Amino acid sequence: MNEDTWSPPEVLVTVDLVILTLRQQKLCVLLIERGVDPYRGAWALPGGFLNNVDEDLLKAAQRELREEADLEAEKLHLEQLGTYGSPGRDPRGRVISVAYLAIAPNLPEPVAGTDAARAEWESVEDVLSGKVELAFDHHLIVSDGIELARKKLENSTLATAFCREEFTIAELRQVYEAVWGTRLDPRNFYRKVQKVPGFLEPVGQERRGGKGRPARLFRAGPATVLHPSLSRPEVAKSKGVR
Amino acid sequence: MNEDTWSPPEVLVTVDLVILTLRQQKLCVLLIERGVDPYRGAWALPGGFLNNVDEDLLKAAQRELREEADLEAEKLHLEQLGTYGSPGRDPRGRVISVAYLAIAPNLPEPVAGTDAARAEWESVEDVLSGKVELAFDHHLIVSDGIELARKKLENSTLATAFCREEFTIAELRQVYEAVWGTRLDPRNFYRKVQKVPGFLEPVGQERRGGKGRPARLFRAGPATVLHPSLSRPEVAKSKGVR
DNA sequence: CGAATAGTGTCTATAAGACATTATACT
DNA sequence: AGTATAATGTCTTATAGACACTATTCG
Repeated sequence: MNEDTWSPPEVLVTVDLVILTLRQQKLCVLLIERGVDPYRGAWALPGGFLNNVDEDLLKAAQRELREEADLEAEKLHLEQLGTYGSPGRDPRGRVISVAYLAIAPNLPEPVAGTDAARAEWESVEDVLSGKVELAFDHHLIVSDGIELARKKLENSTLATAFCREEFTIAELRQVYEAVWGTRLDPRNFYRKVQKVPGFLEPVGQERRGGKGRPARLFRAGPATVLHPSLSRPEVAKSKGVR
Repeated sequence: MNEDTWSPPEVLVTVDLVILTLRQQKLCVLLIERGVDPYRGAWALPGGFLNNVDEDLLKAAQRELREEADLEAEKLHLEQLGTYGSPGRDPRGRVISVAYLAIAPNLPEPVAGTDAARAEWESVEDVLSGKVELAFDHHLIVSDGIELARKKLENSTLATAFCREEFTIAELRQVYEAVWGTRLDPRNFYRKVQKVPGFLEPVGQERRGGKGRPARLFRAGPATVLHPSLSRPEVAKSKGVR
């Protein structure tokens, strides 16, 4: 490789977000309808180019989160998911996408972003099954993001990021059930999460107004890794995420 | 954002490799001595810029593996580790590095690469402790790579990638001990790995010439995930990797 | 009261870890 | 024989999962 005559190729960099939340106990991902070419009118992940040459990747992800989903990045779990750089993935040229995974508590309504034509929470089931088609290689990115979320639920406290500040153990269990697509025994789950040090902190109050006995409220504890970890039940027995 | 007046910044992309192997039962990482500025003369990870605008990221990683380490990419475990893009990480300008983790069986000698001044297997211990300093943010990349390798040893068959095609269970155990920096009970380990479906396939032969009873030979089975997974002993009791 | 949900207790199967014991090579 | 390493067996304890049972609310 001759350094005098050769110079490295310049590429464009986008940051794309897989933003997951729970709505009516179903796992959903935020999609926007593209307002510009390419793929105008198609559904895609929120995201966009780096703003300028000095913008940090994570900062760019936080900015997109704010601009396209109206979410405050500081409160959210946000972590890098992977980088997608096949030569043909974007018709505009060589565009490499750094994907981030974000987890949000149940949000009221489809947030209208500033850039996108429309924004909508789409059921993950419909995206994975291909019922909803996505632009670029975003289907792959969503799949990878969900797989990462499932893994992280096993051995990190990520699940609490789906909950509001105070939550009941039943709500936490519904997070696991929705993301994993399984049913969990409420009683065993109850004891299991309680005995993980630093996972949950009792808040000393109860949530009334439901149908049965009031449930104790908890908030997220200081731990970030789960020890012991929660084991996901055997998959593919009866139901997957569908 | 006005599409007429604004255009996204162009950046340079490098692919860097964290190549791990075992030498004398110690976990080692391949480093090269940089022959050009910046950081001329410093130790760094093998890697380099994309060759041209149409080169796939994984292909670029495989090419670097061949050029700088003289390793055949096809036989090796190679997976994306993360992308590092802080604005100040490279004095040449905005350079984003996509890092890959590669695992190689015990290799005879420091492989002299074609591009680098020198190439050397360096003990991971010395790199993590800071005894050996690395260019750019490569210390961070190595740390992340080792952490990923440790995690993957728990629930994937990655450990066999450190071994030659045929290996004994004692050799496999030494992989775990070196990467995790722990001691494992040989007898319990023996039974545990045997009962994981698809992990090991008996080859029907034995390796003689050692000191004690000949050990049966195995090769890697078809499984990629470990079920049940191997649990890493409590860390920080007596020894870490140091 | 009855229905519904929260929380506790208990039993069983399985897995993890400590460690004794047997097997088979080499010198 | 003596030593070293491989492979197997056994026991104890911890954990996972099934599920009976009690507790507390609402209508």
